[in-house]
Amino acid sequence: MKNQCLLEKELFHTDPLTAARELIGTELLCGSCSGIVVETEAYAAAGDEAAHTFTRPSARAFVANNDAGSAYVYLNYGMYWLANVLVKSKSGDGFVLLRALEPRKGIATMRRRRSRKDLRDLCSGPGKLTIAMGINGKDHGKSFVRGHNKLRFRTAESPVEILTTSRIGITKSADLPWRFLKKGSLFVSAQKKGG
DNA sequence: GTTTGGATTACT
DNA sequence: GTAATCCAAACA
Repeated sequence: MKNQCLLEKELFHTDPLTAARELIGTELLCGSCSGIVVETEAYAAAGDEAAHTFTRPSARAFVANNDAGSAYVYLNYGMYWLANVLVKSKSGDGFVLLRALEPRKGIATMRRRRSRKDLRDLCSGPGKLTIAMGINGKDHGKSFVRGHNKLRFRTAESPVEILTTSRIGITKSADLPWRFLKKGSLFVSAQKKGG
């Protein structure tokens, strides 16, 4: 079983696919709130037409100028903050998009922020979970692994069964099986659940 | 300066 | 089905 040291020092120094898969089942801690990661997607910095790095010089600069484990947070559709973790390795750099969480701690706070009471509707989407956890543009560039940031990951308590599907909500490179889900989770995003 | 296209969500 | 709402990038 992995320990916290392994998680922090090695997880984000792998390729995006490995990191996205390994994050399933970990606990994302954000201030007083937390949730189990049940859905992620991998985006590759090279050769992935769906990744920001493919079209945005600013995203390529972010990869060059930040350490593995940094948060890449951006505003999508002018309304929703989406949170990624930067990964860097010899076998490729990229991002892991955090798409859904199973709420654990700070549920009352999440309900207030989301104006929703159903546990399944607090963090079941990339835009929803940032609202519930209080993540926004001010967190862009912060580290998930360094210092005393509000953002941390805790190693999974027990092994998790994982499903793999194609990524959703994109049009380019949409056929790649780069989306990962915790098998049987009721807390994944509402779009096609896969598996 | 203007146009375009989104890694989404909530509501009808 | 579709409105909401803003930014980076591309174009003029």
